[in-house]
Amino acid sequence: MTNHFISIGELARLTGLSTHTLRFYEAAGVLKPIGRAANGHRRYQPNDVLWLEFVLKLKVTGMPLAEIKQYAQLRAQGEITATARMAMLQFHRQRLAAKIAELAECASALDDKIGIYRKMIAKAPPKRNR
Amino acid sequence: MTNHFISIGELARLTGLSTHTLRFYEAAGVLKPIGRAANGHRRYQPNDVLWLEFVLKLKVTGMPLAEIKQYAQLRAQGEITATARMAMLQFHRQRLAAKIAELAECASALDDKIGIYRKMIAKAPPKRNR
DNA sequence: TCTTGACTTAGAGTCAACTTGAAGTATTAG
DNA sequence: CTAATACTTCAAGTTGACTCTAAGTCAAGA
Repeated sequence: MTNHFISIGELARLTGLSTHTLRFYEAAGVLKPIGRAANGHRRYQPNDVLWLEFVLKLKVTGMPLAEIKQYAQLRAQGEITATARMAMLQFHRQRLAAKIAELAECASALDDKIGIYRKMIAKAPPKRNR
Repeated sequence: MTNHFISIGELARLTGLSTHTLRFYEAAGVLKPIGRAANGHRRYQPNDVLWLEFVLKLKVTGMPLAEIKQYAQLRAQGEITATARMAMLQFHRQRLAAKIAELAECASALDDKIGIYRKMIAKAPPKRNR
């Protein structure tokens, strides 16, 4: 029988987060209170893992924890908040699109600069006989 | 005669940075020591402005100040360091490409999620008679 | 029995990159 | 003369997101 519940240590290994951070997220309201085993240890369910993975996606795309927490709270209130949650995601999606566009612009500026260096170095080789 | 030199206040307005930050960058070695007017006030030359603009591009793409400073120091040493500088830019460019790719992946995950909400809301409209 | 992994509360420390404030001086435009 | 703008040094405060330490308890497995 595979167990569908994992410990905090296992989840830490799985996600690369520390157990500290996992408890910190729970205390911060990003993760809802996690179910416990008889001994009081946290038992994360598949659902919790999926949610955390989504949270990490929000994080790497630059959503601040406070906002993630707000989204989490809406989620905890059930389907009624679907519209509000979608609005939050759409807002974030736009912000993200803007950021990606900005990065792409900078990337091409970088490419230009690198091209200039390439030419400069081709003309005046840094180390060569004659 | 248009003046090619601008004051710290003007540059602050131009870039959206504070004068504090501009002096901070200079002290941190990101900007080389800026030329002074007779009264000791900083006079930024067009070149300084261009360099600052490039620095800001490095910044928004996530290069840490310490690394920017290092690049600035190479630059100050002249053409000899062209290869080293190009290497730094190429390294950063790769890092940036990875980041952009990661963001794009997350963006499509977000789109999926938004799509799910859209269907959910279409099925069970949030506010509607009957 | 001892190690491992977990639990709790409470608080301090870290890091980057500013940001603010104080305190005093100097120059220039109106 | 006064207001605006700038200069200096030095130090303390802020923000976000952890990260770590302490101090003590508990329970299951080899």
